[in-house]
Amino acid sequence: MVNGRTPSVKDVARSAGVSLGTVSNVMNRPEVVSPATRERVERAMAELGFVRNESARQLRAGTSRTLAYVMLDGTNPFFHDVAQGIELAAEDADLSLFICNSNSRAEREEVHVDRLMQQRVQGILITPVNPEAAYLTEIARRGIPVVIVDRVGAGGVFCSVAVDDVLGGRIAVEHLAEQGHTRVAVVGGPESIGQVRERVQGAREVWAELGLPPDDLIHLPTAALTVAEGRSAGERLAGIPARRRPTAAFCANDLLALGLLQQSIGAGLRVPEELAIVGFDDIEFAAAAAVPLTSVRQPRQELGRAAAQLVLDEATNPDHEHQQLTFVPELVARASTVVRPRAY
Amino acid sequence: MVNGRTPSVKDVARSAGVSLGTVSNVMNRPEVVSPATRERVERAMAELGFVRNESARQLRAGTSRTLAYVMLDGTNPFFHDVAQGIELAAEDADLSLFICNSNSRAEREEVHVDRLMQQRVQGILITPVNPEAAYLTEIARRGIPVVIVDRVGAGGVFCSVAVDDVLGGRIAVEHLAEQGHTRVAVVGGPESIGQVRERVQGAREVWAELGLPPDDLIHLPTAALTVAEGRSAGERLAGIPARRRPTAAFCANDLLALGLLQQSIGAGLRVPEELAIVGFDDIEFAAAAAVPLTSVRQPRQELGRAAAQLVLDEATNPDHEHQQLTFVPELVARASTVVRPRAY
DNA sequence: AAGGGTGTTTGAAATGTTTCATACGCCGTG
DNA sequence: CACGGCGTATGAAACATTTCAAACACCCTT
Repeated sequence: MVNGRTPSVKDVARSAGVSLGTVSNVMNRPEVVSPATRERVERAMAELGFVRNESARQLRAGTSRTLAYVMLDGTNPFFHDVAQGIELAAEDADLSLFICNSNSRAEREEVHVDRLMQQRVQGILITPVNPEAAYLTEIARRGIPVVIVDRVGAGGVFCSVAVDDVLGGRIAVEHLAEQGHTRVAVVGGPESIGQVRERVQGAREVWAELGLPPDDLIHLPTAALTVAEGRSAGERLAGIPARRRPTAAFCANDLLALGLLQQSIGAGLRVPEELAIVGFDDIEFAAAAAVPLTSVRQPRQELGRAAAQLVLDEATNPDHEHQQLTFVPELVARASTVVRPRAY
Repeated sequence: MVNGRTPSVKDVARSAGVSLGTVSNVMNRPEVVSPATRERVERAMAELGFVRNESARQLRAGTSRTLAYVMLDGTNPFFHDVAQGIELAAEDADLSLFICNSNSRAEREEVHVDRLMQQRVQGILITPVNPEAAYLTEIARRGIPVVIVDRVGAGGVFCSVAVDDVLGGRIAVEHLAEQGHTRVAVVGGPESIGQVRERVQGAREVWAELGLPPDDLIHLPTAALTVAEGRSAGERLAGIPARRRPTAAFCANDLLALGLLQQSIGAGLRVPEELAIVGFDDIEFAAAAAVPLTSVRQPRQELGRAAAQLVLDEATNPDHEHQQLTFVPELVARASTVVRPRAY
């Protein structure tokens, strides 16, 4: 420590009796400096407690060492799993990951993105409130690598990584139909969330294809994708007269499904005998529920990892081409829909 | 955009026909510049798509606009709730929050902290693998504000914010004893985790004070604080001969408790009649379980918020004094221990 | 008309790195 | 002994901001 101020390369240089440039070389190209001086410089660094100033490095070098992920909803473990996948890829590339959370608020999201731009992050991964937002395409057009996660980006100005949500909705409802259900609730909302729209759409499509009457696929809208809303949907479900009441429910995500499950069991319903439940995402807590939850699995970590690789490619590869990666969701059948499930 | 390069203040100045300093003033002290020129400069900025370079700002101003939180275990929602609390406080102070995750690995933690030092973050909030780690006190001694979250820091070189874990263990087991249980399992491990040690210690203390035989408080060690380990503990519990088997379990955190709950219900046990369960942390999923979980609540967001305030005080207030804040945990009784719970 | 404010703008220095052309020292070769 | 060549070390420029003393312009007093 030099009189309170944190020491700079200059201090190190003086203390080691070499020039600025040499200190820099020790850090960035150790092979060009002789072992003896390197030794000396390293000792000086340790003695002074030198810590390289990343701002100065970045300013001069023009390149930052961070990636950023702006997630949509911090209360949903799904996004943390995605983040974990990104983190792993970032670690491999020796980059730091900056994680932000918009909490589904568009203005908060924009504040975060704005700051990330100021930091000159290498690339931005984002699960946006609205993937069509003009400011996003604007940023991408300026050459900042942007990858949309869990939605497909508009207009081909950025890469995106997502799961086929329509297909997800299809296999969920197909599974329920296979189990013999002919009155099914679809729980999810608000419609403003693209994922919800598509999952519901998939459900409707396959329902029609199976030749089942549209009125027997009952949409229970929710105000958000939360456990509490799942419970509330459960109450509404219980209010439906028995002969019209669905025998199964497809929830737009696992949080809803867990809420519905809790409410139903609390009300004395047997799951799956009296009410079968399918969730979406396959978060860890889905498998951990008292009645393990059947769910449409998204490859959460893989999603993140792939997104990170795309953003890195865009940042480093001069002839990068934008691509929209689509993963195929997979039904994981557990006790909430089948009495003796195949998978656990 | 100026020939590919992202525009700088210099470009804005030229385009608006003013000097560098004026552009800077528009950004940092708009009140000193006349409305007319401000207008002109702002228009130029918008036209060129100017984005302030945070590295340069920070380098010159010497002060960064970010806080960082290094969390211990990204798979545990508890830490995300803490992070959320920090984020709120950071937002109020107009700072960004950098979130890292050590995943309980000491070397990963150190890599993260090292980078944060290089970034010259205003302060570091951390739930460390080992709060006694020498490198942490080293950093604190250099004057970087460090706050230990969810543990009490060693040696008074930093602030810390935590819940009284011993007390938490006490009220959990006291509650079970009140319900008439005289054989209780304590589920948790590894011992290397300080929180676990103290919670178990609290359980033992109160057990002894109640005059119950030590052998009837049965410690089931686990390798980690996860749902899977909770399940495995459940299997071991089931293996205990009926006349020796505990009628209640206190788990060192909610993930364990959820795993135990799942395993027990799956094995046909009635909860709480045949096995009562208490968790710790009171994460959202505890209340959302099929049998809502009794848990020792930590004020998660409050913990984060308080920690952020301490770090900010240390960063800005010249006569800051280190303090160890201790919050009092609170038992939230739900259906997993009482047939008709008071709280939901 | 000179002087003194006041309000606005300017220009240069400073921040801590990296980079790169240049200089240096030394050895072996011709 | 001079010279090219090689391995190291150097010093200055550059990066994009902020800051601050100084300059400037203008108006109001006296």
